[in-house]
Amino acid sequence: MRFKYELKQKSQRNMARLGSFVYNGKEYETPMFMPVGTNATVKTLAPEELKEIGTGIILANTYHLWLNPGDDIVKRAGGLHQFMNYAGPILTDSGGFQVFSLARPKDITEEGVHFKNFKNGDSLFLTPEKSINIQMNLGSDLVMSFDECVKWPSTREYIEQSVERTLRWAKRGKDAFNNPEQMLFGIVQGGEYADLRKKCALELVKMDFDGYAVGGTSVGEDKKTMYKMVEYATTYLPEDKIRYLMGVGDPIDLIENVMRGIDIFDCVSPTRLARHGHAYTWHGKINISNSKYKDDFSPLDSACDCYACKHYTKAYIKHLMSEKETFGARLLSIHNIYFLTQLMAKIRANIATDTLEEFRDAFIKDYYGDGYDYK
RNA sequence: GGAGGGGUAGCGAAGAGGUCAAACGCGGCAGACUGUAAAUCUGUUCCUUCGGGUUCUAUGGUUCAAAUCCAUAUCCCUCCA
Repeated sequence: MRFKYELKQKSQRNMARLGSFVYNGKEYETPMFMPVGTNATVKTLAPEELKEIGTGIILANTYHLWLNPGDDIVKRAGGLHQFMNYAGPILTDSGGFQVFSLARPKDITEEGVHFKNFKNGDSLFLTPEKSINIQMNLGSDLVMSFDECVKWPSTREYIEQSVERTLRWAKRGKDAFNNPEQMLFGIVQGGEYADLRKKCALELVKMDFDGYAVGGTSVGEDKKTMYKMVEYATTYLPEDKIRYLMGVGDPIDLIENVMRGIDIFDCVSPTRLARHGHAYTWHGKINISNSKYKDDFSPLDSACDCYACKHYTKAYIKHLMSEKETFGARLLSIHNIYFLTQLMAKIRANIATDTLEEFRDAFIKDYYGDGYDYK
């Protein structure tokens, strides 16, 4: 294993935790936000820019890299780190989310999942073993079990049998996994059902994974339901293992789920929103394309000291986005990832003083204004 | 000077008597986006006190009815001299 998670401090008031790990001689602290780089690149950003922003782990995707350029190519390149020139830790998703986003119910079988390559119509078949093998070829540091991210809403009956299958898939993946340099994660599913989440978590813990993820959230359910789903799972996870909430990145969701025991998060939001012209600010999200910014010569957020805010104005970035200049998306990506990274730093500081609940209340007041219902 | 073709909403471009306030694309304005088929998708885009009112280069005409037909003017393009 290239790193080991260490639990440093626990809140006395909720499930929040401070932790850390050392990778490649550098210490990283959790809770942490992980930017997504599906195709072995965090869209529009160079690794040096991520380093300057201060991110830690980044994500890449098994499904996408399997198809292009092919995990054999990445392996021949010397692995994902070499291939994309990224020295920090890399987590690969298993393709489980593509079961949710790309496959139809009838494509999902006990053996694996059938996909159609939308680019050329090729029939594809991904199994738990194949997903693990691809991830071993990619050489990521954190490997995810192949799971089914269940659609919302689904019947309890469907979720029940899907959880059983995801557990069998987790076991099959674990049996196929044999690289001691990498960490293998089990993924807790179970929809909105407390007993299913509990059972799934406990069964995975029996299999003894290196880390645990909570999946199947942020698929359309409301926030309160999502928070419950997470708590149903984290309650039964071992304290000495790192916990990952998959696909969650709304600022308020980061805070709420840290309070429910999550250590690492990933989300496409900061980069996708950036490409669509949106910027997080401490006073809420803004759409820089709005015409009211055409002569606004202030930074995206006056309280931000990211590269974009230190050197560029809203008017300039609005102009870049209006003209579809890629530099605009890059500046917004830098800003948005920096914002979430700073948010996580504030979260960690408030865990240290055990004041996360007060921080959440203050954050919500500034970000959403009055009238946001969250309790 | 001769022969043709053409001027349609911010732009490009359909429409060739009524179902036309006028397809479609771009641009504009706004919205959505949570393990990225996502630099994508959705709505909207003459004016309006939401009853209606003004449009298809201009003017005049034909017709119950004209962006569509006729006449004149005007501007643009192509070819021939």
